[in-house]
Amino acid sequence: MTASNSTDVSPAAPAVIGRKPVISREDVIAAALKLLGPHRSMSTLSLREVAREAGIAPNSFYRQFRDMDELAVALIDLAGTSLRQIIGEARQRARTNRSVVRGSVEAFMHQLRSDDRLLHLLLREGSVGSPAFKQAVDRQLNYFEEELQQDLVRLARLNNSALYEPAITAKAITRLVFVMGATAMDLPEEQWPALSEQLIVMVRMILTGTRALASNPAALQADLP
Amino acid sequence: MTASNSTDVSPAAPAVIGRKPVISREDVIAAALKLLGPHRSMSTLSLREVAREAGIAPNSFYRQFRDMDELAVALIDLAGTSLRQIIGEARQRARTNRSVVRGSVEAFMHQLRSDDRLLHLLLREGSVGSPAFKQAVDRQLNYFEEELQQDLVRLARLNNSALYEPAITAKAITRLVFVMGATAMDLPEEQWPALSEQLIVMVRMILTGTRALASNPAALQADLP
DNA sequence: CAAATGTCTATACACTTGTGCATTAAATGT
DNA sequence: ACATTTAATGCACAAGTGTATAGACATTTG
Repeated sequence: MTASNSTDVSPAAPAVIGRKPVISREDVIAAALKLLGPHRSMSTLSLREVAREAGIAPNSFYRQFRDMDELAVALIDLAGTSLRQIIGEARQRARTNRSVVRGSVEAFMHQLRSDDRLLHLLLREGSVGSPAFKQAVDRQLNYFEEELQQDLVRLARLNNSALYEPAITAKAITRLVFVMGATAMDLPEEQWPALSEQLIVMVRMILTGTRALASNPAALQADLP
Repeated sequence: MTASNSTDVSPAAPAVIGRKPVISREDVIAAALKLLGPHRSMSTLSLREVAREAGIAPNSFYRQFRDMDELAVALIDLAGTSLRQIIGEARQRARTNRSVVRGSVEAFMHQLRSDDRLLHLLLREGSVGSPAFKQAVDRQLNYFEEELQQDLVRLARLNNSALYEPAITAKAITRLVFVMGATAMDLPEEQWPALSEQLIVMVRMILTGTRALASNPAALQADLP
C-alpha cells in the first residue's frame, strides 16, 4: 500500500493511481491574478469567474481549493513571501550603501509597481474578508515587522544609537509604508516619485523620533519637549 | 463646488405636488448601517438587502440614491463629518489639558468603539470600491490632514518649537492613526487599551522626530544621526 | 370635485452565483 | 486483458441579483 498521504510537495509525483492531474494550483492562482488588480478586489471575485478565466469547469475549482477563501489565503501567503524576499534583497544591497531607508522604500515601491496585482491583496484588502483571510494578512504583516525590528536593532547597535521600543517603531513603519503604498496604487505614475520622497521623510521622522525618545524618554510625558 | 447637498435635510418641504414622501434618505442610511459592521463590508451589501432591511420595495431605493455607490459616498461623508466633529471637540477639550496627543487619540478610539459601523467604512474600505467611493474617502482623509496640520503648527508656535514639513507630519499621523484604528476593530476589547498606548507612542515618535528634524535637517541625509 | 403628478409597490425578466449529481476520460494496479 | 481509482466536465437547480414596467395610492393644483 502506498503510504504517501502527506501534504508535502514532492517534485516527483509518487506514482499515484488514477488520472494524471492536468490542472494545477498554480493555474488557478494565475487566473485569479489575471483578474485581480487595482480596480478589482478579491471580494468581488466569484468562483465561476476564476474558473472561467482558468479555462476549467467551475467544479474543478474545488479540487484545488475548498472555496474562494482558501484561494485568497494562498494568494496572501504568496504575496507576503515574495515581497519579503524582495525587501530582504534590497536590505542586503543597501547594507553597503549609505541609506537603508531610501533603498528599502524604493525597492518596495518598485516591487509595488511591477507586481501590483499580487500586492494589492496584501496592502488593501486586509480589512475586508473572512477571518481566515484577515488572519493570513496579519501573519504576513507580523513577519515584516519582526524582520524590520531585527534590522533596526542591528543598525542601531552599529551606530551606537539606541531605540525607544523597537517593536512599536517597527510596527509604525511597517503600517505606514503599507498604507502609503496602498494609496499609491491608484495614483498616476508621475506622482509616484513624490510619494516615495514623502514616505522616506515619514520613515525618517519615526526613526529620528525613536532615537530622540531613547535618549530622553521624558518627552513622552508631555507634548512640550 | 459647495453646491453638493448630499445630506441636505430640509425641515420645510417646499410644497411638492404629488404624494408626500414617506421614505427618507435617512431611513435607507439607517438600514445600511444596521447591516454594516466589522464583519460586513459595503462591497458585500446588495441593494435588495438594504431595501429589505429598510422595509421598502427594492425599486424605492432608486428614489433616494442612483445606486449603491451613491449610498456609499453618502455614508462616507457622514462618517467623515461626524468623526471630524468628535475629534474637534476632543481637541477643544484637550486644549486646557496637558496632552493633546493622548486626548485626541483616546477620543478617536472611544468614538471608534461606540460608532464602529459608520467608521468601518472610513477606516477599512477606502481601498476597495468604485473610484467615486475612493475619492470620497480620500476627500475626508484630506480634511483630517488639513485640520491636524493647522493644529500642529498652532501648537508648535505655542511651544516655540518648529516642525519639519508639517503637511507630511500631519499625513503620517493621520494615516497611522486610521490604519491602527482599523486593525483595532477586530481585536477583543481587552486589547484596546494596549493598542491605544502603542498608538500614542507612535504619534509621539513622529512628533518628536519632526521637531528634531526641524532643528537638524542634516539627519535626513544619512541614517546615522 | 376632478385632473394631474409624484411616491411606492408588485410582478416579472434575464442573469449570475455556488454546488450536488452523474458521467466521461485517463492513468495505474493486478 | 480487465478492474480500480482519481481528474475533470456537463447539466441542473435553487437562490439571489439589478432593474424595467405597470399599476395603486395619496396629495396638490386647476
